[in-house]
Amino acid sequence: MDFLNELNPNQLEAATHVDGPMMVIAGAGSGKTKVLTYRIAYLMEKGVDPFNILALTFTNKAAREMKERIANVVGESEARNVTMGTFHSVFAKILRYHSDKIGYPNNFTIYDSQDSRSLLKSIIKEMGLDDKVYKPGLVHSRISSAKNNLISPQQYEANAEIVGEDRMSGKPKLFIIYKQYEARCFKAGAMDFDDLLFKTNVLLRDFPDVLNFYQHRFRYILVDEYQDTNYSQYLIVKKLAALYENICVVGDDAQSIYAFRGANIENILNFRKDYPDYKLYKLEQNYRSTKNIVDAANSIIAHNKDQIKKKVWTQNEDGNTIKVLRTLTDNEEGRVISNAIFEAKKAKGLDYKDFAILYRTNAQSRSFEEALRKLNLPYKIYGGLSFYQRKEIKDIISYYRLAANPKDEEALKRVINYPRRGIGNTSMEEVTAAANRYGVSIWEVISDFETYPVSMNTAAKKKMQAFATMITSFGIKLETTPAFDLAQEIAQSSGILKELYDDRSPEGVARYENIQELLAGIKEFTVSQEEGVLVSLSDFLIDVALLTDADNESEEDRNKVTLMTIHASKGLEFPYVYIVGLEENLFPSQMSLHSRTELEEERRLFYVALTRAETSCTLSYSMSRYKWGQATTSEPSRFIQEIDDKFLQHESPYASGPGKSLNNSGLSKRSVSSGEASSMGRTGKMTPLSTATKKTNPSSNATNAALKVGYNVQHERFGKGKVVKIEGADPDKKVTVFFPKHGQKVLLMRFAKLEILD
DNA sequence: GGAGCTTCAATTTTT
DNA sequence: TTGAAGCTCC
Repeated sequence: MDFLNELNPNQLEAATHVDGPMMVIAGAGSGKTKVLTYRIAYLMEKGVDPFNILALTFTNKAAREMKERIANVVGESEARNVTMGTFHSVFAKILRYHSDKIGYPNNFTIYDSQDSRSLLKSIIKEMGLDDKVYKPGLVHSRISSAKNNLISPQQYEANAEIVGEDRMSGKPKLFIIYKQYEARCFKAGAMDFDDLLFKTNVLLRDFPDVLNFYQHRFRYILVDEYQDTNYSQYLIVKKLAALYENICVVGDDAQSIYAFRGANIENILNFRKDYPDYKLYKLEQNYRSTKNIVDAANSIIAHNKDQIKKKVWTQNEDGNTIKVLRTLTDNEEGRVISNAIFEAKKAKGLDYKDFAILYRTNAQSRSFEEALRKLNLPYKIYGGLSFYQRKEIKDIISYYRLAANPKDEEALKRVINYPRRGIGNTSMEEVTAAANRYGVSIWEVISDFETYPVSMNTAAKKKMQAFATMITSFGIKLETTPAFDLAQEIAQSSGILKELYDDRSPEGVARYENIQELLAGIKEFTVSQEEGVLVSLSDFLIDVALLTDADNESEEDRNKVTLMTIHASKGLEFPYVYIVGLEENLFPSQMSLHSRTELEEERRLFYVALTRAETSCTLSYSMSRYKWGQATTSEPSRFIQEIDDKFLQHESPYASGPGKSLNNSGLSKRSVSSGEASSMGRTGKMTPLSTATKKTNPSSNATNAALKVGYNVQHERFGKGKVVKIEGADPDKKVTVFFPKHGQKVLLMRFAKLEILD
């Protein structure tokens, strides 16, 4: 077992623990995945049947990578028998197998968030409620958190506290929506993401023989990223492990970033209560990052109250200090960071893939994309609209879903009139109402107007029947035709392929190509499965619902600059990391400022971001940023000043001369010193007012210092005006100007592009 | 029933 | 700024 030589003593101890409960608290970059994979390999070398091992990961990607690594140690054929995947994908498959027990068809559909929201929208509309009050997104997250805490619609309704909260927030009918939603999903033979866990709990609770079977089957259980599990997941694991208690959980409380989605750090803390004789292993040596980065990260996380104390350390070299860049606008931020990447790549001979730009929200990617494109730096954006969420892909997959499960209401609504078949809203409202009246799915109505009469003109009925006939014909072929052949046939005879082919616009061509790519993907999927077995389209559907973009990485994407949200970056590492948009109300997010726990989650998120970096980390913030099309001013994130200053080096790329750096005192007062205006004043290098102010640069306002009451000024938008008043200290210095055409305005000196006319 | 126009709202993170 | 939803006109 040579592979064990690669482990340090702590890692070795953890990896060779065989029986009994164990927990590994693993600091960032401490070789957690290595321990997990080697422990699995070790178990197998010790004679444990891979069929008896269940390893649950947070993403498909993590599962796939771990599987590869295990295969490298014990060989492909052994490795493939380990059950490894995300909670959602592993239990979706188990649920399919036992679906009849809980009243679902075995071809049940998995609704993604879009489907859930669309269904909720219909329900809210049908109930005659105001969707401004009952926002589908918010309603969904409320229902989702109920499900993650295993609260059924009945329990929800009976829970005075919960119903009280809804009443207080002006949504007293929420429990009815939940009930309806549940009923509609059931009628459609559909489960949403949360159901996959909820129903697994139901299955294991109500069918002791099933529970017993899986308890024996999964004699060894490993859970990665345990800090991100929710109550529902926790209970599944607990039940499955109850017999043998060979349970191994790995996590890091400092990297818990999914509490907003129901993840429960308590699961880590409660582990010792559930398994009093558990063994605890701590991995604290970081192998990933320089000393500076590790220590800076430590200094950040120290600000959190809720944490398990540990001391992450490293033997790596000190490395460079962390650069903090201040820019004037978000576009400049994009340019400066892209330039920095360009230069570093050239100077150090690095690959594109060595760089990552991490941000809080997907919307921030824009300015970086533009700048990278201008420099011809290839990049890849993760997240955002994934391939599988694109309209044309969802459309065609809706046909596949209908072939497998025609009761799938969301798929039906999506494509019954796409391509156009003359089935409009009026007819759809008619059949939806009828379906609700008869208590069946829309499909049952349109495929059997005899049993479910609807008052509708015959033409409309005919069109619907024709659609139903087509779907039925697809369904018949489902289990007899190979996935790829049927997929192609459906693409053709549904008319989608033609529809897209006829659209010769660039977007249309791209959509057509996306469909081709999907078909190629299905082909590939068919090939990757075992030989001699017919791979049906429904097999593909099981996988596709739970796939994300990250699972779809193509070869040519390998060597590109990475752009992603910090959430998406968890578990990854890059030599050069740029964490951007470090501004109050953005990171930490505005939504998180109301409570300590939420703010601490943001801080953990920042911790995760920092610890992605191996050799170099750069932070940046901008003084103004476009938010819904409007420039807004912003101030630097509190997180910057929370880092011990000895690890930082401040820079403002646009300023010239020695006085450029943003000094610490300025920062710790949490205000931006208006850099250039004062420094220029001090050095006496004041440029002529008129030329300085004509620059497009909004705060190259060397003029500000010279501005006095009574001066005539020119404003870009308001035209000529006279200064009435000047107030406040430099960063927030305000100037009141009377404009004959627009009246009196109070302007922030930093951003008002005032030109002095006197 | 459908296309095209105007208006209006919304921006956190994702299996 | 973008996208969806509603409205008008054909």
